[in-house]
Amino acid sequence: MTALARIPRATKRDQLIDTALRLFAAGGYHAVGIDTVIATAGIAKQTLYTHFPSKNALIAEVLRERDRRFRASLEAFVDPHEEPLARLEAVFTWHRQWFEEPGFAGCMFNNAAAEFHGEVAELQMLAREHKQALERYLAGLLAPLVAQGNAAALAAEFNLLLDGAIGVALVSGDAKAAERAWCMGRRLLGLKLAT
Amino acid sequence: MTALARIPRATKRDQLIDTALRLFAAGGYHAVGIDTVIATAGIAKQTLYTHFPSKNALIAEVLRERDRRFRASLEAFVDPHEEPLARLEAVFTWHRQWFEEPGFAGCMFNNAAAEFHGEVAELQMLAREHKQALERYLAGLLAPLVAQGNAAALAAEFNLLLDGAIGVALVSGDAKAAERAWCMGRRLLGLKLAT
DNA sequence: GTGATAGTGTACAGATCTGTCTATTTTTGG
DNA sequence: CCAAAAATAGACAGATCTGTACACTATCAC
Repeated sequence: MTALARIPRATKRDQLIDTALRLFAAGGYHAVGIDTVIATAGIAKQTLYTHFPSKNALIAEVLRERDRRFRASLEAFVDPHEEPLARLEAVFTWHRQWFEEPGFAGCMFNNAAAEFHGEVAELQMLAREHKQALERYLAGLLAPLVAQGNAAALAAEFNLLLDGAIGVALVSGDAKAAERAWCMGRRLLGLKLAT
Repeated sequence: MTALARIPRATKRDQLIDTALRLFAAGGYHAVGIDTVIATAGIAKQTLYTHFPSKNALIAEVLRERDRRFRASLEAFVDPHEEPLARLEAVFTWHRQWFEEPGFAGCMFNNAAAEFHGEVAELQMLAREHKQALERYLAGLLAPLVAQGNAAALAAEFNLLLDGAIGVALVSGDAKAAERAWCMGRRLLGLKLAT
């Protein structure tokens, strides 16, 4: 049976990204060193450097992977809902559950922006793209709820609400920030609907 | 004339805090080393370590100083306004101007929470206290605008709006996030007033 | 002036960091 | 089975980091 051998079983590269993602998410980018990553992953240092030219390149791949997982997880959580309003609410519920995870340490993109501001342009760009993608997704959820042409502006506002909730949840450790943000969003939405 | 000599002229301790504040704000806490701080301040390393037991202690003092300056600057900006609504709006205008400053690199407390999450409890606490103080200040500004008992809840929401604006401004480089947040806040306020 | 205090410069210890090099072993494709 | 590719362990270079030690000097109060 070559079947077991055939399945790449997760390449070393993917293992490294997965391990680094967890470590960077929990400990920050500067504070977690390459040695910690390879020791945790159980992979030789040279292997890391054959797959990634530098630590920053690894961080960039980690952020790309985080973006994929974030989208997949959020969309999988939203999709079962059919009602447009329920779908939008699910975004906030998803955030609430995220905030309640034991190792929650904020948004990896916000944190990267904080640590590498003006220093590593690529990471800054990845963070920006992540937020833009989220805003587009929000616009799609908002479209069936508001008048034509209002979705884009409201998506930017909802994006701001989510970023605010993340900040409050991180600094004050208050997972209810997600609910507060949804409460605000619903009222803003109601106002928009009434108009 | 001993007058010149009498004025401590800014103690070495204060010079160090001032220099470290600017450097940490722009470059982050891990990325900026002690050597950079003393070289920029033009002060011997031993002097730093006679005033502060460790780098983290220096960071803590920097955050305390940042909190003082933040409050003083914000209150000085708000105070000339008399109308309650204008006073509240001034908070957002102040943030907009902050976002537009050349070296804007986010909120030092949010950034500290991101870099030292779960690692240095004192810094986490300072960040939390800073946000709590801001929320109390917002509650004071909101009190004359809303029904008794609503100010506290709305202050938490406005605090979330400001955090959201900071996040958006940092990641997306969009200083207009402050205006967007105010636009949202005003609508939430209007809704509250109407009720 | 004089003694106490504060600051300076520099070297250094010890740790840690990124990234490289090399020799060896494991895995894999054909 | 065998050659090519991938991964390994570990030493190492060179930089940087925090924090300490020490001898020297300026400043200040009296």
